[in-house]
Amino acid sequence: MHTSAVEDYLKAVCEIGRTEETVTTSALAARLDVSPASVTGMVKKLAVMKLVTYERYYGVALTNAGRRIAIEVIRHHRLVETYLHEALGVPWDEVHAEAEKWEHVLSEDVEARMDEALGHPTNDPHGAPIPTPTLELVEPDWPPLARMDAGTKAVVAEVSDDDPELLRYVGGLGLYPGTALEVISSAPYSDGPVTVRVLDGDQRGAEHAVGHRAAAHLFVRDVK
Amino acid sequence: MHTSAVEDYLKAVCEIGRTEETVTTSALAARLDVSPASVTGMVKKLAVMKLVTYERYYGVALTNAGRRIAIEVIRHHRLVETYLHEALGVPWDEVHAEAEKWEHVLSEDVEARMDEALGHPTNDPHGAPIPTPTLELVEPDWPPLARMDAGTKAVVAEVSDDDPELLRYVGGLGLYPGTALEVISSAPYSDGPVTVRVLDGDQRGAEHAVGHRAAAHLFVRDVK
DNA sequence: GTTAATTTTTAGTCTTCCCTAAAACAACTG
DNA sequence: CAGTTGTTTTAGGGAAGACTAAAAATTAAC
Ligand SMILES: [Mn+2]
Ligand SMILES: [Mn+2]
Ligand SMILES: [Mn+2]
Ligand SMILES: [Mn+2]
Repeated sequence: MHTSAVEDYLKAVCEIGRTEETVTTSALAARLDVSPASVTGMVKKLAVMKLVTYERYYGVALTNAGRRIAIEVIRHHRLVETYLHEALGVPWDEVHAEAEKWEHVLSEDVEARMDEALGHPTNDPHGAPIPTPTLELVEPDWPPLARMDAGTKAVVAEVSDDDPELLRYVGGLGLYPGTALEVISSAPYSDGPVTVRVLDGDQRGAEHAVGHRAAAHLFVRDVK
Repeated sequence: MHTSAVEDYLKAVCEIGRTEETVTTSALAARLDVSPASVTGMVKKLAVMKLVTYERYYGVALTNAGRRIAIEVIRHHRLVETYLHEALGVPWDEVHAEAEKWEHVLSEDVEARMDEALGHPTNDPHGAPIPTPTLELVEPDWPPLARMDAGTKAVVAEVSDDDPELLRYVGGLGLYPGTALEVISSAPYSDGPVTVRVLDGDQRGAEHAVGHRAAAHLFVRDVK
């Protein structure tokens, strides 16, 4: 088996690779809250273990073996988040921190039982897709709310899950995955707020000014 | 916070202290599957942290601070075992290994939610008492079945939880905590089997010869 | 009451994962 | 294309937790 440090590194490579072309040492250091020198050291070990390919100054990429482990950990993480939320009522801003620990200790047997108990969910409480048991994962790249024009109707697809305060804020506005909304006004190239009307859920009809930072971490899919 | 190594040591001191007068280095080494030299090193660190008192060649004892941590970990362990068994249907011979890992990562919030979801259970699937939220724990020392005389009627109180094979064997005989039985024949000072009639549960009426090792790890309370 | 066997401790290492400070390198900038 | 800036690597260490081998203390055996 692998240490949880190894699992966290591989997961981070996978997650950064979702948006960035190349995964750099400093991007990993920032995400894992670790010094760049530590990343260099660990990445060299991962390369020896054939879990990543790595060329100095050119970044890191997962091998097939490394990707399998990364997706396994992501499956654990998102399944645990979903289980904590659905079965135990843990609020959506707290599940991430707990899952960050559980993902490393969950057995395959209990993973399967959670999946079964939940009826094989496809998305976690923040809208992110849960990898299949055979470790397939497609992560669509929804545009952030911040980039939508006034007049657009859209549905919340996914919210970044690692900032509890942001999640409480967004939740307070009634903007959960699946919630429909209409963009009232938007200031695309500034850092101003995006005003939306909520069309769904407990805040149905309400109009909210969504701060820029939140709008950048809230992803939507268009509705024709 | 403490490392899981620290938590495991404190738990082991507490558990050995349940039956033994003094907790020796070698007893800890055997239970934790670690060399005696490693135990000496760790125990010195625990003494510096004021979690145990320790005198060379005379063994280890928990301080109040150390006992609190130990019982907290035991509460986590037994609550997780119960939750896995009741809520997810994990068989009673598998819950221990999983709980051994989960006990170190469970937050107080999720602990409370599991407790609530289960209706504040008092005993884990093996019959061991679950410490209260305020960390009170009384562990009665039931006599083992191996020491019961022929003719005695008794109820299964607790079964050792760390040997899956033994649990499968005992479970196959229908002997779960709460099951009533009658001792048909017993060979107290030999290592022969104890023959019992099951008075309860799915094996009601059956007669079984319980092997000596199992009878030594199966604890009962008398019934008048 | 010595000697022998057992238990415990000391001494010296190893591995894993992280750190800081300084040197090396790559990429802009004018 | 020389200088500035930012990134990455090297060099040197540290904390945890474990190990082996050998010394010391305790206990058991003649
Ligand atoms: Mn993690
Ligand atoms: Mn999530
Ligand atoms: Mn443990
Ligand atoms: Mn148990």
